[in-house]
Amino acid sequence: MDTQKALYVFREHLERYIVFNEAEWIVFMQHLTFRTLKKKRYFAEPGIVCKDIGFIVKGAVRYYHIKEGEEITGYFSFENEFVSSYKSYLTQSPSLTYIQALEDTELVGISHKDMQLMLNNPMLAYKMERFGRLVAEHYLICYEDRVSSFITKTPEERYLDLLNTGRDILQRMPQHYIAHYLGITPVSLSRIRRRILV
Amino acid sequence: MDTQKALYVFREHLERYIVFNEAEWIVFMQHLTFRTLKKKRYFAEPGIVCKDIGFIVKGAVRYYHIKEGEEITGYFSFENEFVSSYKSYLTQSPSLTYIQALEDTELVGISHKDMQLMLNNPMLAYKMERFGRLVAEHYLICYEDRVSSFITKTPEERYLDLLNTGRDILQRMPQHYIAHYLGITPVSLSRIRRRILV
DNA sequence: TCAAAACGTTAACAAAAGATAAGGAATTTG
DNA sequence: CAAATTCCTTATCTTTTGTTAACGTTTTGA
Repeated sequence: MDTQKALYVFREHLERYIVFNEAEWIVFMQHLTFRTLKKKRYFAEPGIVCKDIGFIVKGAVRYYHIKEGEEITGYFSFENEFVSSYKSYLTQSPSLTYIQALEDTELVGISHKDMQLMLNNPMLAYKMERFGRLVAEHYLICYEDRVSSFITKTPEERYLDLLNTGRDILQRMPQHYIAHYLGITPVSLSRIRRRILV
Repeated sequence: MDTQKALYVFREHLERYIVFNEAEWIVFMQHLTFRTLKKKRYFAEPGIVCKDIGFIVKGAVRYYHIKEGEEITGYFSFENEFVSSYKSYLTQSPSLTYIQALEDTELVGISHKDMQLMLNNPMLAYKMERFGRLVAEHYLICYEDRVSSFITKTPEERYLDLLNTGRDILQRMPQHYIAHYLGITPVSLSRIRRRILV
């Protein structure tokens, strides 16, 4: 996908949050970067400040930690979603997680520095605050649902939920990633699947 | 605590996010309500749209679901924190959880309607967008940490974390609430505590 | 103030999950 | 294309958690 097309797709999806007029869009665009993250390359790494928030035009990433030598995959992002190590990006402190491309992934990025410039640019400030608010609220809601599922549901129930709503994750992610995403081991998920079949 | 004092405390803490000049503050104040929620009364209930976001001046609340006849406490808010059934408030859809006062609790509230009025009032719009963004980002980070603890930590590790950082929760909440907050049963938490002592 | 309810611990047993290892199928990669 | 790696399942055994119930203590509230 070329840069023009990517920017067009981005603008299209952005309109869920804010609509720029042409003059604003031209300035906004100057603060964007377009890049391809090759498969297995990192968008974020522990100990390193995550400088960008990205919008995935094509591809997918996974978020993972390493615990006792093992990779624990906690989250995924796909096309038309944002990706960032949010805490690291928002506070400009070292990331705690890896974010890795699972396929060649094309991203429109906004660096923290450019975001600050736009938040301080009178022409864009209001819409950027609004944009930031709506995106943060969107993810706040996602996380609220997810925390609530850990509190009130068993792993088996979380898997059943995923069967209803997790099309992308189920179809595109290997099962051992999904297991960790649900908070259990791959062996345990395999057993849950067998239990459900009966 | 009287209304004046409560508003003063609120303004003080708000300055973490935004600073109003006097003219703005006077208008902003007109969109606030001050009320006391008696112990055991509800700030939010399942099936009912949560109309307010509250700032707790004094007191504490717990968030809980009912599952198979049992109350599962998932979260708490204390003095100088916000309280809301966020998804319900942000989307004006029915709440999924109860939010109940654990003590007589004094709140400064902003109704969804008043928030919209302020977001559409040119005098306040920019600062309100910014306020909304910063609050949402704050809670986004809290939730990110919490999800990550469910993915990468055992219940015992989550309890040990709480011993380090959860002063308010540990000192003011009964242990069976804490257990559910950690995603386990009260019996299990009691065992973990014994394990740790040895 | 006094009975009822709530709370935390413990015990016993059942159910689920974790750890480890083995084996076969599928996929990757040099 | 062949070797290596990844992936999922299954089995075994251990550990942890869930469930239920009992008991004594503390707190609540009529």
